[in-house]
Amino acid sequence: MIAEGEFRGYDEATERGLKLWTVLARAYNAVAAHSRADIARHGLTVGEFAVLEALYHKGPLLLNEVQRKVLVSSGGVTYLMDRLAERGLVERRPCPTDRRAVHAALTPFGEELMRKIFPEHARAMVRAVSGLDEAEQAEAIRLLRKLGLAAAELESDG
Amino acid sequence: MIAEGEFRGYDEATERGLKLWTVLARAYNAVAAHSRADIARHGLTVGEFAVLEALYHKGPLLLNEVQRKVLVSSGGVTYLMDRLAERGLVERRPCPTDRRAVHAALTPFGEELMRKIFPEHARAMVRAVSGLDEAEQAEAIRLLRKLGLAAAELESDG
DNA sequence: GCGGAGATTCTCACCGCTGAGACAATCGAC
DNA sequence: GTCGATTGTCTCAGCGGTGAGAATCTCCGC
Repeated sequence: MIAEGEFRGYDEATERGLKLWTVLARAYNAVAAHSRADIARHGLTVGEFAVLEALYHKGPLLLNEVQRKVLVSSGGVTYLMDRLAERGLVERRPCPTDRRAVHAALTPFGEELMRKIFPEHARAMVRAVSGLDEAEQAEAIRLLRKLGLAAAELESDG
Repeated sequence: MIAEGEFRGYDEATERGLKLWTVLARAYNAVAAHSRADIARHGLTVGEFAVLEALYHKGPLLLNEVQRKVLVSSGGVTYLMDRLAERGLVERRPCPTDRRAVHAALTPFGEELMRKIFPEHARAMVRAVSGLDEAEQAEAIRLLRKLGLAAAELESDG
C-alpha cells in the first residue's frame, strides 16, 4: 500500500526518512508475503496462525492477553477463537478465579498441528530473510529493534 | 498480527531468522501506525492516500500502473478511484490510444490537497523514524533494501 | 481482414477484521 | 455491605478491501 518513493527535491533528512519508511514497508511486505504463503498452505489465515503460535509458545492465555500478543481488536479475538474452536484446534476454558475471564488453550490436536507446521514455517521464514548474511542479520535486528521501540514510544500526534 | 517471539530451543540460525522477522514486523507496525494516524487526520484511508501520493509524484498513470504502485487488487483500484472521484480529488480520463485503458489523474483540487498535506505527512514520517540517527538510517536503508529485494526474488514455494 | 490470445477494467459475492455498545463480573472507596 | 468505575468478553453493523469472472478492446500471425 506504499507507493514506490522518489522523493527528490526535499531536504536530505526528509529524503532519508521517507526512503527509510518506504524500504521498510517494502521489505516487510516482501517477507510477509512468504509468511502468508506458507500459512495459507495449511488453510489458515495470518491471524489464526498468530493465535496458535502465541498459545504454542506461551501456553494457555487469557483472551485479552491473546489480544495484546496478536494485535487484534476485541471482536477480532472472539472471531478468531470461534473459527479455531470450530476446527478443534483451540478451546475456551472459563477462568476459575474471575468469572468474566476466559482462557484460550490449544487442544491436543492443535498442539500436534503446531508441532508439525511451526518448524516448517520457521524454515520458510529463515529462508525469506536469507538475503542478509549472519552479521547483516544481527545488525538489522539491532537497528529494527531500536527503530520500532522509538516509534512505539512517540506520541502519534505532534 | 505477529505474536511476540521467544524462540529459544531452536538452532542459532533459526533463532536469528525468526527474530529478524519479528522485529521487522514490529518496527513496520510501529512506524505504519504513525503513517495511518497522520493520514486519518485528513479523513483518508491508507489506500486512498497511496493512490493520491502516486499520482502526485508521478503524474497521471494508467489504472494498472496505479495498481502495481499501490499494491492493491484490480477491484481495489476501481474501489479506491470511485471513492476519490466522488470526493473530487481524482478523475478518470479515457486513454486516447487504447480504448480499454483509463488514466487516473489528480484534479486541481486533489493536487492542491496533496501540496498541503504531503509535506505534513513527510514530517510525521521523518519523526517516526527519528529513533535512528543519520548513519543508522543510512545503514538500515541499505540492509532493508537488500533484504526486500532478496525476499521478493525468492520463489514463494520451496 | 480474421480470429484467437492477451490486456485492461469493472462487477459482485465474499472475507477478515474493526470498534462502539451491551452485558456481566470485579474492584475499591466509603 | 453498597454502588459507581473498571475490566473482560461478546455482538453486530459496517469497512476496506480480494479475486474470479465478465465485458470490452488490442495485437499479431496468418
